[in-house]
Amino acid sequence: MRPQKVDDQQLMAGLMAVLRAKGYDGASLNDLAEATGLKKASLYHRFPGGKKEIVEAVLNYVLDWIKQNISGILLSTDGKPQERLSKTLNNVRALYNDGDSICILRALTNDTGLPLFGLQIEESFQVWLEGFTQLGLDLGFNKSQSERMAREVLIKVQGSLILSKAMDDLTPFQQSLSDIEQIYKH
Amino acid sequence: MRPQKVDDQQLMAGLMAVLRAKGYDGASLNDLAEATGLKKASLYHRFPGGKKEIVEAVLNYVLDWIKQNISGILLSTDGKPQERLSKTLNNVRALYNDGDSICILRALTNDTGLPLFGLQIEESFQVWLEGFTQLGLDLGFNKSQSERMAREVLIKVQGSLILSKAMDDLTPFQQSLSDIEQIYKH
DNA sequence: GTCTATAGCTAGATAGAC
DNA sequence: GTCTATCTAGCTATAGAC
Repeated sequence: MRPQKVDDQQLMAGLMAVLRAKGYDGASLNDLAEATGLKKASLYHRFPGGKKEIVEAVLNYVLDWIKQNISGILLSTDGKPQERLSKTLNNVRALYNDGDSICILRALTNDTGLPLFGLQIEESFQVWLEGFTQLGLDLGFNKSQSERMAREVLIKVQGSLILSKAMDDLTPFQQSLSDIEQIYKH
Repeated sequence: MRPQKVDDQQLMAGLMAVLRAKGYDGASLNDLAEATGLKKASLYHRFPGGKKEIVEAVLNYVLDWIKQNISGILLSTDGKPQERLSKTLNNVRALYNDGDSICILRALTNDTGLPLFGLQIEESFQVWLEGFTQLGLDLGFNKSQSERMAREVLIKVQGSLILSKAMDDLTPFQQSLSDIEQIYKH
């Protein structure tokens, strides 16, 4: 076989960048091809199911990333809980480019994306919530408090990303991440 | 002239429903025509600038709605501040169908919508913020506290809408609106 | 595995009858 | 003011050469 022109890692990065910036309907296969350096027909070779399969693959990649860089850290027992939180929040900052990038889960959470990818989106949010719920428990909060705080984290992250984008000002996002760190201090 | 088949109010309602559900790229002129009961060519008669002008008109309508039902109430001096807050939050619940509807400002806050409508989106958010900032001042909080609380309101609303949609569970939104009421209690 | 070329379709937008 | 009919461009997807 011919060698792959771009490896899976590069491919996913390019596809995700376009999808989270433009959404499902706004991202054309030409956009996706251009961002990855492949031609349309080559994308169909890698993803025979077309755009739908591309998004499914990217969402699997996102879920894996969350498991590795969010919930995986928070569910581990390395170091102190506060250190796990700091590490996780730094990964969140990197994921969203300090508040400048749109969340791909958000970009797909509309009436065109949800019927196609709702289950995958829900799973990613669920895994994220489970990580932060465990953090609350590790810090001595009870179950219902911990679950509530985990929801609050997601709400702050998603809400501040929208506000930062709309106002063209990264401080809401950055402030919100600081606030999250405070929430978990007794 | 011929009579209008649908009045401006109905027209805006139909257009907004499609746009916030599907976003700018996802909403086709056929979708918009079907939702309003007009044909494509008739939409072009009302909005010669096409889809872009349609969205601009809808965003003007949204801004007016926010001025009337959010900031207008919070900037008034009718009744007690807490009553103004309750009334405003009920309007917010109605706007988003208790958490089931997507925010059109959010739906347009991506790399296809922002270059076209960024200024209008920012203005709507700004007006919303000014209303809640005044509420904080009326309740005795200082300026920087009031501004921070106003941002927190928008973050909670936008973030909980996303979480509610993604998890198919309206409680995050409803809980967040209750939380907002608590924030403003001394 | 990647590419060029193209099929088939739907998009946004326009012309012109009524 | 609304409609049917139509244009062109761009879309998703496929065929087949290398």
